[in-house]
Amino acid sequence: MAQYIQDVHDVARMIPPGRVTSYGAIAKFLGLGSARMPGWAMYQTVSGHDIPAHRVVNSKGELSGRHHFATPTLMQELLEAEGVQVRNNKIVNFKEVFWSPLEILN
DNA sequence: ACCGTGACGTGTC
DNA sequence: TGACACGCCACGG
Repeated sequence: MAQYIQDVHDVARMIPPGRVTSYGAIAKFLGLGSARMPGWAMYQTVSGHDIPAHRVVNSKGELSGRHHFATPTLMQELLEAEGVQVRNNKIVNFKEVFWSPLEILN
């Protein structure tokens, strides 16, 4: 498996519960050329690796990856279970719950 | 090797 | 604002 996929998964595991980040933020953090790469990496997510893929959304706070979960509503349910408000497949107060991987350096 | 596709993001109109 | 175009890059057929 490609190394950058491992890196993306590692970053995803660093996301604190109740917070979310974006594919672009991960791409920037890892120095990847395209935001599509984290997206593809999450697509490679294997169950049993403890990867909170539901905490990664696009730059608008939309749950663009919900169709890749067991059920289309699972992603929203997992987020709401952590206290993240979701409305119309979009995260409410996205700016407030957004978490940048750069914060891990503090 | 070529082409279409995609859990994306930014710039235009 | 919102729809659309384009750049981006890995992967499968």
